[in-house]
Amino acid sequence: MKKNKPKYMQIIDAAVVAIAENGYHQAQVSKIARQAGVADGTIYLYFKNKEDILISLFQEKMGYFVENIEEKIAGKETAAEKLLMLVETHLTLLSEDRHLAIVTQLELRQSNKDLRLKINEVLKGYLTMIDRIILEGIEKNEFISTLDIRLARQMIFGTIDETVTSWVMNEQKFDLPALAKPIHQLLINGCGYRQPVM
Amino acid sequence: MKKNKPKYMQIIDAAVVAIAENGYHQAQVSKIARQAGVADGTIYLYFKNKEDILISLFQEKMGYFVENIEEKIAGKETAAEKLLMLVETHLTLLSEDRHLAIVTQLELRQSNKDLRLKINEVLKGYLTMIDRIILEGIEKNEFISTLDIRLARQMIFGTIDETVTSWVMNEQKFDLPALAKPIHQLLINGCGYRQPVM
Amino acid sequence: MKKNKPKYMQIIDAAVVAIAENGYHQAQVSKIARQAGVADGTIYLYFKNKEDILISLFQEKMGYFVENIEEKIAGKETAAEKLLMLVETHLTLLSEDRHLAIVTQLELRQSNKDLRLKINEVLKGYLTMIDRIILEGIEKNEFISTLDIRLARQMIFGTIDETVTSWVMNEQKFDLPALAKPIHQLLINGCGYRQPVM
Amino acid sequence: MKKNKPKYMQIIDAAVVAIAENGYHQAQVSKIARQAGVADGTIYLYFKNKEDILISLFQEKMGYFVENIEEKIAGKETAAEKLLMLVETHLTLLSEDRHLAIVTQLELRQSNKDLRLKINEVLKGYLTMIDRIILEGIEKNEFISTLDIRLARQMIFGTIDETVTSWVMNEQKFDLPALAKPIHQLLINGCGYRQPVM
DNA sequence: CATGAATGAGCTTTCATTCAT
DNA sequence: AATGAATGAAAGCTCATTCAT
Repeated sequence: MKKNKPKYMQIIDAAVVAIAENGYHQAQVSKIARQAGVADGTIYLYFKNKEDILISLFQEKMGYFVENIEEKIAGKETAAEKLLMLVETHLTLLSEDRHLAIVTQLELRQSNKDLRLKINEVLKGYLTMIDRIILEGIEKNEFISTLDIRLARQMIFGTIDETVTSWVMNEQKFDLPALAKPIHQLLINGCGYRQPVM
Repeated sequence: MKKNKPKYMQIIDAAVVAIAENGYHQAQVSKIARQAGVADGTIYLYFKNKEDILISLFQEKMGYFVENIEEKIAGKETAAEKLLMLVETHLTLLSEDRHLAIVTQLELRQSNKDLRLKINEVLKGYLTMIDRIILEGIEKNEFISTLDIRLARQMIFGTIDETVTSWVMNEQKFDLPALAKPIHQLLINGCGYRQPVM
Repeated sequence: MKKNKPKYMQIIDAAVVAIAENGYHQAQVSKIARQAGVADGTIYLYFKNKEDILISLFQEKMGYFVENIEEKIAGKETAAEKLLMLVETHLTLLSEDRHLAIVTQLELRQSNKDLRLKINEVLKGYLTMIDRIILEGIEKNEFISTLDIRLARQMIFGTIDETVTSWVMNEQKFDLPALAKPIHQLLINGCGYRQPVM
Repeated sequence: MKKNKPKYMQIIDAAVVAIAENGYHQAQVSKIARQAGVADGTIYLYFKNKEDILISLFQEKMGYFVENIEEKIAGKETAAEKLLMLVETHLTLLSEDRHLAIVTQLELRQSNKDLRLKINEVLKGYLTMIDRIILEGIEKNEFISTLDIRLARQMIFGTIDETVTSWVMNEQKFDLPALAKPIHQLLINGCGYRQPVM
């Protein structure tokens, strides 16, 4: 599709708002179009069908997410620092975009199995980034050498995800980024953190 | 509703099978009725509406879950042992009922926000049980005294949940209960586990 | 489908009227339902989809057609007499049901190729009946022995069909059954008719 | 419209190909435009609307048809010879242009009643030509004096048309022009042909 | 208690046509 | 003359729920 045309992002952003405000099943194409300020038919000049809007939405936002985190952890020395940066950025980005948080944590999970499998495909880029940090931590002797990477990754992602979902469900009543440090502490403890040997 | 009549559980069990085999959105009331061996209209003698079947389903299964775990941890001395029991039982019960695992990990999450809020209400009993173990761990000096109970609970539940989901999505190809011990290790590490002072 | 239930024929008859009065593309399912005095959804208890209504319509009407003609020609001695009976009955039945004539001659031909192929399948029963008459005519020495059955059948069906279509298109202004005899004369001449040897 | 501009015929020819290859309902204006190598909007500089393309298509092709036949029968002496020429030319022209045959015999008949009435208007020129031949045959004593011209015309056109349709539907598997002579024989028999008196 | 035939609201997508450039 | 991006109306089908028997 024509991803460089301005209307492409305009429609995706409209979809985020429409879904967040109306719920997944109540965000009809006509509502997304109205929110984007275009005609219903225009949607189909940029997206194959409704599902394509949602996959593209997730791809664009997740891509932005991964890029952003990659940049931020590039300058960090240790795996523990990188993990902190990742947790912080994850929580900050979502706390700054309520609509997006609602969509990713609640609404998009109502999609059918097919769509969820495609979303998981996109998620893999993010999970791979976590895996690299864990591996580095093991190699640099920060984490316990017997650490199961897959399990550690599930703990890290599961904990962050559960926390954000809980924040969204509680109507964003608490300060999400403030949880980055204590969560990070839990996670590196879980990974058997020890001060790197100087 | 008439929960002690045999058809009540008959319909709930039929719903689990119908949803697991057809997917949430393809499990029409008529399919559940056929699976249960009753007429469509009969469903409405036992449940207010379709959503009520799903909430009741979750309540019944989660109640059995909590009861089962409560029993098993009753005899355990330490919080760490109790946590191991909880992880083990959680993984074992779901690995023994494929249909139920598919329904709770994948299909029921496609429900709308309203239904999920109600399901979360039911889930609270389980989360409270986790909270009690964490608190006991802090009091008995097994876990670090500064541990944030809510975060620790989210780590514990998030990690287990993420692992089970991953097992279901991978078509149950690996031995789920075998992961209880390593997951437990991660979690008590995360909680800053130390040997209880004798 | 449940062909013996009264609503089955009720819907088919409503479809004939709705299509004749509104045209093929303007005969929406909702219009057919309204004409039949049932809800839109009820249609789908008796027919798989809209196309299925049209095929069934054609099957029922054509079945009635063939039966009716078969009965009438059963008592006739010669092929020429049988052919006259066929032409007469064909013209009479359609002239007695204006709606049906409009549907078969004009509206149903607007259907897509798929549907038309299925309709042709149904039509075969009728064409076979013509073939049997021609064959009998040849065997009884009424028709010329070199007669090409396929061509003769196309002449017979083509001529009748063209005449009925012309009658429908001229808004049924002339007396259709009155044309049976002269058409019959044309057709048996075309077949090289000669008085059967006594 | 601007019929002498080259793009006029270019679009008509594109429509024949697009309809033959995609079917009437799948031959969208944008497909015709692409086939013609022009922009969608350009179509509307030469035709009022989509229906206008189809009527013009039929007019142009039918005009060529009639001209061609008129020329060929000009030199013939008897009505029987003229009729043979007409049948032969009709079958030959269509057998030489598969796309056009598909369009006129199958696809254009899917159009709505309005369009078909307009097409019939155009067809009248051809039918009049047939009428003239029949009349001549009666006057020259070749055909039976009691012959009903309208019926004879319907027999002639209906038989040819039915044959061509059958050829198209059978994917042009047999030699269509070869049928001219036997069809002609059927038709003049039908008209009560007798050798003209010398 | 149980049935199951009937209901009818609701939504994605297509495509002929327009019009600013 | 030519373009092609944008428009927006229109319809078949599903399925949770009801209610007469």
